[in-house]
Amino acid sequence: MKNPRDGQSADTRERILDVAERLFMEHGYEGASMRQITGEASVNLAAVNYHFGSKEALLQAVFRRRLACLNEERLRVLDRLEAEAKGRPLKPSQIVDAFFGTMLRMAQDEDCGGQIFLRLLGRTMTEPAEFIRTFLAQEYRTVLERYKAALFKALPDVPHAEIVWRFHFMLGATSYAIAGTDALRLVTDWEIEEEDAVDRLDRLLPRLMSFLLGGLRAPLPEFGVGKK
Amino acid sequence: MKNPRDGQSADTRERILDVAERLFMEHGYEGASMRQITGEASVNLAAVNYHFGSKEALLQAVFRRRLACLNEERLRVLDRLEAEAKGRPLKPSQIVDAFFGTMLRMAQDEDCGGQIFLRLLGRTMTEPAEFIRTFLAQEYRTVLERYKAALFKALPDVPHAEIVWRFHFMLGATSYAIAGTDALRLVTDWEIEEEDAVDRLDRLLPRLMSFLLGGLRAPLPEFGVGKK
DNA sequence: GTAGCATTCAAACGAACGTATGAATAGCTC
DNA sequence: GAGCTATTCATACGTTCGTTTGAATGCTAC
Repeated sequence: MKNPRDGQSADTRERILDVAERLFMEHGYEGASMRQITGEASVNLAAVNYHFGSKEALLQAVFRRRLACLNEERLRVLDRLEAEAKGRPLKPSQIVDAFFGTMLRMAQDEDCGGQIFLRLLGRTMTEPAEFIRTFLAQEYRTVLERYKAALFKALPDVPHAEIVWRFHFMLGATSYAIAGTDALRLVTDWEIEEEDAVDRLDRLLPRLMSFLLGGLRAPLPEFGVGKK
Repeated sequence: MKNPRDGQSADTRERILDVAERLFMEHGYEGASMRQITGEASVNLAAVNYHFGSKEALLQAVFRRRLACLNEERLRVLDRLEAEAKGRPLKPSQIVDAFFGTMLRMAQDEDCGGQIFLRLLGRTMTEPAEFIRTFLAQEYRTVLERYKAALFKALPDVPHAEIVWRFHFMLGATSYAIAGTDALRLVTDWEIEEEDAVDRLDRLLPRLMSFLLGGLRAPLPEFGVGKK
């Protein structure tokens, strides 16, 4: 086995990635220590540096493992939709579902990450560490360009700046929704407890889609003309 | 001067709070070190523990200083609106503006925090540290109860669970919008550069309000009946 | 069986962390 | 100006951090 990514080490690598994914989600990048990660993964402390090189590289590996899968699927779905449309603009609902729906449906597929990664993703987009944001921006670049273009085409009467802002709002609403079933406790305390966890995720998608589409298609804002 | 909060120490306290506010925003709670904070504030390392007791207490002091101001204003505005309505339900747009608009307008008032605190607030709601979320939930409890109740009354046909979810979505969209003029770079790269920073904040409120209201008033989701 | 390689392991490194201590300094009252 | 208190300061403490090292281990191939 010449390739270090094969063989018996695969167990170790995967176990580290799984635990790191969960602990980064629970405690953040700085809050999750190497000793905690290697401890819960039952591997030696030095294993991370051996297999990945550094803590930064570990985080990137955690993300790449899932994001590759997710963003390729997003591009495939958009390709297919645009092929079917034969040059005509897509419906906004199709685009929003292709982007956000694909992500939430991915959470049901344990091979592709599951809920843990989804919550990690939601949390991480606001992580303060510089290298994380740069890394994510880079990983997302292609997908975002394509989806932005699709939205521009689907909403020809809406200024591009407005679409970008609303895309941003949609990202925020979604990140929050998935990052914090915890943070939701801040706003609910009990209100939703009756639904079990499975139902909650099943129903999150339609709920979110309604909200996002309502926001995306809302009347354009009127900037106060008297100002400045 | 018997009270440690008066006298010449006020300078030190305030300087620490100002710097801590900014550094917590830039690097997060764990990422901002005491030495960095005291260094940039030009005070002794021990000053924080003398004036506040601990790093946790410092963070709470940073938030309390601004949140008190913000949430009291939110309650005042809601009180006034409800008094004027004389028992009739408020309009959703009034409630959303009273909650989110008050916050964004506060950012223009430098006495009450300014943009730095606003961005800190946006970032912090997803901070992983347990004590932070507990603290914030506690600080927000009263205000959220009041606003939820107002929304329930304003939208009598919408199930409470849906309103709570949409409140959550609105919080997420707003946090993102203000947390990251940085994170926006992830989605824009250049698209919005033509607007200077002042205009951007002026125009954020109408943009956000349109989006939030569109989402809040969107048609209710239909949960797939075939599912489970 | 031994050479070569990938992997694991225990142990240690230096740096940075939050916190604590006790002496020095400044401002006020009497 | 003596005495008191509030504040500042330099310094050190004990931990924990991410990373490194060099020896041990297991596997494969010849």
